[in-house]
Amino acid sequence: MQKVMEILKMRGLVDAVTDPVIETMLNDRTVTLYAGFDPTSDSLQVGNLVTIMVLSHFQRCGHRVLALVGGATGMIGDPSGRSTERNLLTAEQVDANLVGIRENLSRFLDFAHPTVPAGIVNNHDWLGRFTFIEFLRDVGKHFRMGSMLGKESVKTRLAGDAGMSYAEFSYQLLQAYDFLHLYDTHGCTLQIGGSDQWGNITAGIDLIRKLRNADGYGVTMPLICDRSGRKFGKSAGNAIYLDARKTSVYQFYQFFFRQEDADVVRLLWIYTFLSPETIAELERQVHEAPETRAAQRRLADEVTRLVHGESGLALARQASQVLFGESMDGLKAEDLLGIFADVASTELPGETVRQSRVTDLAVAAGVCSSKGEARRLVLNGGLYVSNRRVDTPERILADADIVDGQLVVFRTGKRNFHLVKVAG
RNA sequence: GGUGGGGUACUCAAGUGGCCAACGAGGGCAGACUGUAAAUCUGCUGGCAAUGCCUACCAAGGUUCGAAUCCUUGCCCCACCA
Repeated sequence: MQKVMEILKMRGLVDAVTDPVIETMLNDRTVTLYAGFDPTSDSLQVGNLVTIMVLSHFQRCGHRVLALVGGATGMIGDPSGRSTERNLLTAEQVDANLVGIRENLSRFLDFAHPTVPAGIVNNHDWLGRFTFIEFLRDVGKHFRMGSMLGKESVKTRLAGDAGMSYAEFSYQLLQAYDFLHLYDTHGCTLQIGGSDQWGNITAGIDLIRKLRNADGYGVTMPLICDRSGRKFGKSAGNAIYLDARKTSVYQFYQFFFRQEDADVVRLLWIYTFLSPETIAELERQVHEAPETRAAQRRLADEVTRLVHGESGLALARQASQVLFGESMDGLKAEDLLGIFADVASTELPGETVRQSRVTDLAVAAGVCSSKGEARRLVLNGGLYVSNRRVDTPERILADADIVDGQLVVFRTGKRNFHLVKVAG
């Protein structure tokens, strides 16, 4: 049996463990473990990918992994790591999000594994059965105010001026019960999660000890931040999603490609299954020839392949080559469509496109959100048509700007492309 | 329920009758430099038929020539007390 904790520690994926005995336990026998995923969006993000990678390491090392989607807990909202209360999701939103998340997860975990197939469970299946009174009697009775108030997530919220609602305060009971339930039904004895989950995990361990007189364990992973301390893959609302419909494969590839030197090696450890030798070699290249971006390229390749498959990777690479290579003069609309298959595009009727003002067209295509914004963009020199800068807001779209009479290629900034397909 | 403090743009936060589409900071977008890096510097950051107009400072009314700013009512948040 491969030593999973050794691997995780080497890769910088362990933040803390509830009990050092976990390591030998995992080396000796198959353990069933779980990690939870919140249905706060209809797709997982690169932040969640860390958890998925860890689950995957566990499975590769012969352990049985369960992914829990929070159909019930998502209705309440986890206060951990949040300074303010989140807006409640409607039942419909949660349901819709669950569909997307299951879809994501199903592509990373091996559900057909011959000895340790992965599983997905939804805590609404068991938490949803309780009435309030039953829950208080059966679960709430076993929680002491002292330990609940002692949780970091509770303390910081009460100390701040945002406060905390009773619903959020109760969240830890729900997650604790999840662990107990999975212990009972699946023999699950280990929960993993981000470092902000420590309090929730220990709450579950305590509950199992009290009610079953048995031991549960927890392993937390570090929160992945970039060098400037921002949550990785979450630049103010623009999260990088695993679903190609939300973050195109090209954007996804570019996100990893653009990582800075100071972060890239750590990211290779975390987000790829590359061997220590390979990573060491890439690290050497970062020092000796940073301008080749070999490590970034490899990171982008590996993660894109993992998430979007070989065909997705091919597409992203091809698009990147063209966009950052030579000019696009001489390319046919057909070629462009192939290359940009994955880039955001909008279809507009011919009469809207031809002879229109470039700024107006940019708004119509959704490149800019208002005419004022389009104007500003042009004045700053940040809008391009066919990779040529638009120099005045009054510029009218010439027929020559429409490739083969059917395609307009917009670009904003250095690397954001948007296609307008001319219909009819 | 009582007392006190609050609700301003993406966030924090100034402004307390006209000079306010609203200081400042962060974030974001764009430009220069560069290696599709970092750091740094610069511009922009409510909408529009654009030297003007419209919509906006929790909501609805009111006072005023004029309100984010004053008054009334309502809603919401926080703290302490009961």
